[in-house]
Amino acid sequence: MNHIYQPQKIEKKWQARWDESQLYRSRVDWSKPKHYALTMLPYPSGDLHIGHWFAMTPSDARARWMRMKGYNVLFPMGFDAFGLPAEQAAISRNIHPWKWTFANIERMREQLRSMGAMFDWEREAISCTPEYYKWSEWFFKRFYEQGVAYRGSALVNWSESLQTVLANEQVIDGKDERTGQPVAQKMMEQWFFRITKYADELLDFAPLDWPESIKIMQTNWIGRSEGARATFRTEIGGHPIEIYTTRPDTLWGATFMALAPEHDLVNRITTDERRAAVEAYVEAAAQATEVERMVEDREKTGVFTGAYAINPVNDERIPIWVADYVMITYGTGAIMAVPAHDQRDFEFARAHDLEVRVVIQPEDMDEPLTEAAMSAAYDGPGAMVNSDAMDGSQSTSAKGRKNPAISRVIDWLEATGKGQESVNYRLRDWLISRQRYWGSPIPMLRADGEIVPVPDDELPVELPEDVDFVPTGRSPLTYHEPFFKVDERVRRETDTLDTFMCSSWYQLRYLSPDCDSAPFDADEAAYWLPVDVYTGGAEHAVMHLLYTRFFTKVLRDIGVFDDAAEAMRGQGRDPAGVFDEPMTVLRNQGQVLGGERQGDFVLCSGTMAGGRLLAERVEVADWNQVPAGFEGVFGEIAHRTENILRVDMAGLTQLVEILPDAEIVIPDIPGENSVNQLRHHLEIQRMSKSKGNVVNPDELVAKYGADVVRCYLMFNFDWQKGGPWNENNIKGPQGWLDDIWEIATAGPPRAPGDPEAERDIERKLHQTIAVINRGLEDFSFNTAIAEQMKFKNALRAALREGKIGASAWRETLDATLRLLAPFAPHLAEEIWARLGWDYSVHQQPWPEYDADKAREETVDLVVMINGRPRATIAVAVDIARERAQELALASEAAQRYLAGKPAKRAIFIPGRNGSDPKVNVVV
RNA sequence: GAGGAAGUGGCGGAAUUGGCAGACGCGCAUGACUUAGGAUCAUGUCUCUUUGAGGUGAGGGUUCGAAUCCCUCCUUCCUCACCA
Repeated sequence: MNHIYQPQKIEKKWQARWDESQLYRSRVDWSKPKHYALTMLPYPSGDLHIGHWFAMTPSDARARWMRMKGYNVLFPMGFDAFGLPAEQAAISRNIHPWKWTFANIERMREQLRSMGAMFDWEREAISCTPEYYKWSEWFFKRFYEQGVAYRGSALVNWSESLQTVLANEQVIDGKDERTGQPVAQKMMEQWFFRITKYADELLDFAPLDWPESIKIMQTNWIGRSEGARATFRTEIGGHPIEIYTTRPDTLWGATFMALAPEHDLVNRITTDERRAAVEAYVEAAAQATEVERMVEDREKTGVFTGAYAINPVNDERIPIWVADYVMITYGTGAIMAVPAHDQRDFEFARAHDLEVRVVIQPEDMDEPLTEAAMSAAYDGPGAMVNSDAMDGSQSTSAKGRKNPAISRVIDWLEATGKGQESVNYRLRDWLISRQRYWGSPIPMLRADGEIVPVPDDELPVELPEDVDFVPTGRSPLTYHEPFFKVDERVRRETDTLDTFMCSSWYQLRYLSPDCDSAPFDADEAAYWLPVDVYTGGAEHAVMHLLYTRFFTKVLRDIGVFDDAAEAMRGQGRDPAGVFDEPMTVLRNQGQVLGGERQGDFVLCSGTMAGGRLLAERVEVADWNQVPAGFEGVFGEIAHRTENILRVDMAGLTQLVEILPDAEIVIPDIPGENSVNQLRHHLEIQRMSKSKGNVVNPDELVAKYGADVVRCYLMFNFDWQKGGPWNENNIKGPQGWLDDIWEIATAGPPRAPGDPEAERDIERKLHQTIAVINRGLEDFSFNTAIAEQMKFKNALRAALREGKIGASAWRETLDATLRLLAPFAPHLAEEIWARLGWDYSVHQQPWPEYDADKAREETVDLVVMINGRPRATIAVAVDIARERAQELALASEAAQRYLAGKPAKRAIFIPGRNGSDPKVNVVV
């Protein structure tokens, strides 16, 4: 028997044993309740990051717990393997994406295995294999047939640096979300998915237990707004200009119109004398990047087209301007401008000397509101004025039909045929084609200019391997003739699918990764779907998490789940609602941030000048090495820019300028040192290679063992929040597992055992079970482990006192190891085996919580005076209200406060869920 | 500008959701064992003017009772952003 816990000696062994014995194979078993636990699949970048461990190992612990509770658990793993980094590696390092990707997968599989997770590797799916992307292509075809996929022309995001278009969701602040390179707007013909058709259904989160923040983000992203459309006509030519507004009640206040620079009509309506100015403006707007156009507080610019429009509600003639604050991608790309009641229009009107006409008289104002009195638009409630027959209608702060004025105007617009009620969305259709090589081919052809799908029996269209990666920026498929030239008349689509399409259905492929007659096996789907718990990062809120919901709804509507629904009925299960959403419960983990770094402690000597020390000598030392009577500045370097240090001198910040020829002494680094070698305090921030604060999980596993790393990650953070890395804290979980090892390997105690102490341990055990159950249920892994540590402390103390006999020790250990198994699977298994118990601990049932065993016999009655605890009295658990009040009032503490006077009230708060009862005495 | 989340010891974080604030752990302190201690064990560790009193970013409010609910600020992080 080893008496020291050496995880490195046992972990590999058990991982191999679990594999061999197929411990984690999950098979359909209709006699057992199922649980599909899913954690977001990694991109095979080549190295598993500590963030992967943080996301996956707690998810694994929870899946293991569900399994021990009697569920048939599916917990699969795979790789989201298409994407740009592979292609970039191909260009810069001359390695084929296929080779690069699979080498990385090999490596990451090993790293994933080292976690000791219960992944069922037989179900692994890799999105870049033909077996997988055959079905991505197949889905694309079905979408095309159903009109969900279409080819269309639109203003799209073009990344010059990546030489491809990007979806709206992949553009942040006008920059590519991955590389931060600027993205330009460009009119292009591309493939789209009609996600907008599902906007309303995607807004319905009723069936989902998802974080509120994700639901809000998706809701905002979809951006549903209610209002009306109305058609204005140009004075000359009568060209219709359709506008969308959420404020039809202000239609009478429109004093001009504004078109987006990209609007079709700009060219046609501009008068000859305004043409030069308008063309110059449109040109300039096209040159400006999205970023420039979005700069906050930018002066509202625009030019007059020379043309006028007729307002349909009052036949008034108003000028038509072109302004880049109107976005072609939102609404109709044209607005009616109501400066009195819209801040942007107001600013524009003031900048270009246009009329501001009040049509809503503010509620709380007696005098009529006038243009001259306004310094900002008024968008509050009030009565409609200057609006003909609508005058007097009450406009509230409510939106859409809930606002009486809006509702009345919409009715009138519809009755008179001047406009109609309209709902608008911010959401755009999903642009899914990419001008890149390393993605799933789009199974389409162009025959004599006409678009036709590749026949099903020719799927998958395989990516050719013999392509040349030359840094032309263009996809190698575009100059690979055998690929794109099918014959003289027929050309193949060379764009590939957005990788988000591949990851929109991977949870289905896990069900049957080898199935070659369908994307997934209907019987498997009938049993396992939907995913019961999905874990991963919140950064996918409006991308993957929205796409996969959309994808699932389309599959349902086009009948892809019909066979699975039939199979469910065959088992007597109701398929209603089962295929509406991909994942029922979603929880996001936070992010592990880089650790805080302390700055060097320095002693700086020199001369003071202008409030700063001009240092001739800077020495890195220890705070206790400050010589008595030291004259200079000493403290931690809080910040450094070039040769200026900000030194934190016990809370006081001192500026130190290091003179060019100053002597710098760093004892740890021999030889001559430079200013740049001085370390300054580093703020907590994201881990990144450039900051040099990344944590390598492989090294941690080698040093502490996988179980310790797992437990550290679960114990030292609020999982849903994340936080800064601090390796010092790893000693906590390490010590806990050491102690468990010691208690277990010491062998049964020779003590006879004290029934009372043994009963107390049993009671604490059951209290612990309750807390662990709640912790795992709520993804509060830290409290679940804290409670186990507490229990271990109590058990160890009782053992040291010689109060636990052999059989109680054995029974307690049996339960302890089961409770430990989800968290530290290797250690629990090793001790279980050493005690000679049957393989495997992971196949044991979870200890059942017994409320009777957990119950205390006596509790502390807390005596509170005016809500403040002042004393406790030991009483029976089931103490009655009256008795508790009596005891409290009679207590020394209460008497002291009452000073002979009667108490005003004495409120009894019964002890619930293990908390002590209280009496609050009001004096 | 809009929306969201959060602010608790020296640190990571608890608090059964309105009922003993600071569980558990790190760190630190004192002691024991030791040639040694960055091992192990024991004890202690919110603050103060300590028979008591105060304390959860600041200020107000509701309540018998507030870290938790409401109002007004301040700070940090995230998301969206000229959205008509």
